[in-house]
Amino acid sequence: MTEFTERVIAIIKSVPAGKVVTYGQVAAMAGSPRGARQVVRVLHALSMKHGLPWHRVINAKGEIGFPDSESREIQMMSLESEGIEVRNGKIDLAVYQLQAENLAE
DNA sequence: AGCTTGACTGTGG
DNA sequence: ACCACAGCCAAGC
Repeated sequence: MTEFTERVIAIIKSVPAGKVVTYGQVAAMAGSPRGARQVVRVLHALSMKHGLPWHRVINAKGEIGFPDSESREIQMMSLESEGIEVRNGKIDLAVYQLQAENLAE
């Protein structure tokens, strides 16, 4: 378990309902501005084990970046239930993206 | 130790 | 807005 991974877990857990973060954003806060892919790995590998709110983590385009139709529907539904407006699978980052200053460092 | 892969990102056409 | 290309980093073989 790398320090990066632990940081990612802590950050994801600190994301409040009604807000989302991008992979790159989490990576940057975890100490690796270019480590978005590692965030991805941590997410799908440890989300269940740690009970992380993976549905609040999306890509820089404001979309659910994955092809699995079933899971993405679940994610979209979870987001909407938290008050996040999802239109055509896309989220308004300008409104719903969590600001770094509000997260643990 | 080397190569491949991926729920990514930014830049450019 | 969409597609192609190139960087990046850790895990899996």
